[in-house]
Amino acid sequence: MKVASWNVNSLNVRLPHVLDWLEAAQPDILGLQETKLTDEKFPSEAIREAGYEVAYAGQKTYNGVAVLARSPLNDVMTDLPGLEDPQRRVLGATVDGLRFINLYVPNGKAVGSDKYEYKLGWLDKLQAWLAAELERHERVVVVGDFNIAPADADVHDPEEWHEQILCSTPERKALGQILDLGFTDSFRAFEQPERAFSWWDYRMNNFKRNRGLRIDLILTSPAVTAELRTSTIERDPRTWDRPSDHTPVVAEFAPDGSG
DNA sequence: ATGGTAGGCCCCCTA
Repeated sequence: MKVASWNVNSLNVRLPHVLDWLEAAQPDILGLQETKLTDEKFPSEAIREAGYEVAYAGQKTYNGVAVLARSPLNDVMTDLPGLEDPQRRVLGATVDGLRFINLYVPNGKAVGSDKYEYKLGWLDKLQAWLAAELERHERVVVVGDFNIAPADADVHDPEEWHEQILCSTPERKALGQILDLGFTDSFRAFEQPERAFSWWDYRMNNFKRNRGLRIDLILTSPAVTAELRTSTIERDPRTWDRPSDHTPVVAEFAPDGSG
């Protein structure tokens, strides 16, 4: 099974990229973030024509998440338990017996800001919910734009980003507490090239200079981790015309002796 | 330390 995550920064603008990439990469499940579309404007027809079922939770202008899958999506949920929040950042669904959770973690703006406090509170609620999900499901995959670079190896210039937003110790601790539930950062389960990133700011030619961060992650529960075959960053779509500032991340897994 | 680019919306907000 091949799963993926992509912050598209407006599905309205990026739908052609998504359709092209689905055709080329053939993922079984894809989580999208920052669709920036209300549900009535979601392009479900085009996605179904591409051969995917879809569930979505959107709002006007900001945020918005969707999950595309080859197989039906069941037990869809779109809210973190214990958090009253109009921001559409979560979509969990069960697909072929796999619990697939797609996240758009708050950005946080700047360390110490109101948005930063919201981010840390959100991550706290997320951790509690993921603990409960692990009790209900053996096979869990959590994907998304985490807006946290797990370690300095995931940052183009750790000095420049030291204790800055996306890299601060409290954010990394919050992610660490999620990993401590038993999840694996699938990318780090394999040998990887250095300076491998999933997001590059549009400004200052950051992509050309590979000044990026790895903030888009695929976390696997132990049963899935045991079956992991690959976990990669698909750099190509970031080179396309009018790209998202993020590029897709992918993981593949299969039981021994199959696939 | 600052600002730059992109997207959406209504000229400013978020990232």
